[in-house]
Amino acid sequence: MLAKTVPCTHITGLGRMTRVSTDHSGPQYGPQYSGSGDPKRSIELLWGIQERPKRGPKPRLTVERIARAGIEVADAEGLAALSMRQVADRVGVGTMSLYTYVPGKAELIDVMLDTVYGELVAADEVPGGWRAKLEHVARQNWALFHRHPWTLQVAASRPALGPNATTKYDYELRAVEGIGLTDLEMDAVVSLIVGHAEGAARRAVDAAEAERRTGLTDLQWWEAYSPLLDEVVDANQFATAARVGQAAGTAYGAAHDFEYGFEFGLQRVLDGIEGLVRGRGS
Amino acid sequence: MLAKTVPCTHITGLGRMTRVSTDHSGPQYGPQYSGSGDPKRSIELLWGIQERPKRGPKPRLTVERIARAGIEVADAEGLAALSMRQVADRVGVGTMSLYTYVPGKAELIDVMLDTVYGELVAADEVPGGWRAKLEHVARQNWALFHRHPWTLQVAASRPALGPNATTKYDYELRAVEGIGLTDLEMDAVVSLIVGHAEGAARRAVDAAEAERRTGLTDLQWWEAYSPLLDEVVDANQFATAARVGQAAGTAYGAAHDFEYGFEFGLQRVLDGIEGLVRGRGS
DNA sequence: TTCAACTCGGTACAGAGTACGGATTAATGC
DNA sequence: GCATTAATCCGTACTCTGTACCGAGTTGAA
Repeated sequence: MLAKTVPCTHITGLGRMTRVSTDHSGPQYGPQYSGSGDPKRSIELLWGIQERPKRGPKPRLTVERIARAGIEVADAEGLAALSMRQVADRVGVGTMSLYTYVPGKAELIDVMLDTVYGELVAADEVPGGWRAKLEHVARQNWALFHRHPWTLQVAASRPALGPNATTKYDYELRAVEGIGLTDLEMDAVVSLIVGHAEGAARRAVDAAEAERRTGLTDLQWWEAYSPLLDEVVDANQFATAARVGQAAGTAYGAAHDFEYGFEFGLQRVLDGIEGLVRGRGS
Repeated sequence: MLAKTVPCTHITGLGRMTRVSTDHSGPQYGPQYSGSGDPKRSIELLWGIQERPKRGPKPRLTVERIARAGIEVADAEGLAALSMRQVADRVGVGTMSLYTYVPGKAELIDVMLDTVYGELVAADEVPGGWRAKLEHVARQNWALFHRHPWTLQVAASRPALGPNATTKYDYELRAVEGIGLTDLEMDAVVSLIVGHAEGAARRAVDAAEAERRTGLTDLQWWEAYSPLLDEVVDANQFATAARVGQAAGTAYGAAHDFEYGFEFGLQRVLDGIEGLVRGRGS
């Protein structure tokens, strides 16, 4: 019953999937939300239930293939460029044909998300104690966010709990199993670690995206921007910001070194957790 | 020269602001980016340079008024609902008139951002040491993100460094001034604290937004969702996730208690920083 | 053979950002 | 006083979005 790999391998034939509750009827601008549609449909999609229907022509596509096309588009051009038309073009089909397989764009993104979670192979036992395991979790997430930056733009509350998302959560929790924390603390610790990776990756990815968009590196941008700022601002007013900003700029050769920020923060967070664990352990 | 309060009080008359480099010519779907346009124009906008032109009819609006209208819309209905048409309606003017004051939507959002930063009054000296000050910084940001959830959706790399953003950064850095950290570490520490507040707030705000959108609380949603999941998933496969998820659910009466997560993480992060500071101080 | 179920996809619609250009208004130069 | 010039204001139009709707083609079962 449980597909540990990529879901939706053989989900087709859901018929014309009409929405049950269209509470936001217009087109969906702005950020993409997760888990908007009918829960039952979403679960069937993610977990690959729903057998092939008997009648009708054989489907040319699968949900998985559509999701992979979507991931390719989003990886290459960002979530903003992910349109149903673009995905349809890529799989060589009319735009509206996608709606045979997927109720809408939101659900497609849900499937895309769970699919990329499938990349975290959960190299099951990382040697070492909880600290090494949590470090591994953090770096895994950091890397995933870099491989698929668009995941940062998907609001992940009420996540579509597909097989891979569930596997991921379970795996992350097991890093802090049996070290004296309560269940609530375990959840909070994992949340803290993943949250740090997410935040740090968000900064890095935003910067890379800005560079792609403008053709200027952070440093180049700053060199163009800061003299203009100097004409306007009295640096003495912001002595600390000016000093620290300059120090960071010259040290990194850019406005920020995001990897340093990630690693620095990670060690501080782990240190903080260590204090808690020691208190429980003894 | 330096406006410490809300900028743009008297910026008008920038003429028809034609874009210099329209490298993304179409309409701007998806997430909103900060700092996209001409740096010079942006700085003038944010810092309130540019005197009233002599010729021509008296302007009926100010950039500040437009920005405040935009903030009202975004606060009430989210960044997705923030359209130029809506803002224009609210200030009682034709849509295209806004483009007399602001080069485009991206720059409007920049001004909106710096305006809300102006709410952080920087109650200058918080009693206590660096830890109390950093706690204050974290809670200030946490509260700001809750008052203006849309700020979380604005990619903030290459921030439009307006007067209030600069004041905020400077203030936050001064919390860890003179305690033995290098400039780089100061920046990293502030970044870590603000990043944690941002990440925690993001989860809370996403959940609130999901509730508004669907009319279901997290708990109600979970009660509808989880039995469907049970039909499909073998709980033994995900023993840890199932146990912890259930514990968190029953303890909070919801899938997560975000305030707890924020405070828990904040203390861990501060503990981690404390270790670093102690190492330097002695 | 008939028919119901299914896939495929063309057309249409509302709503987004904003380029363009015309109408109106006000201050300056003669 | 009058023409000139620089602003403000804004209606129209264009492209791109997600997707509702419906007709056409395809297949397995009765």
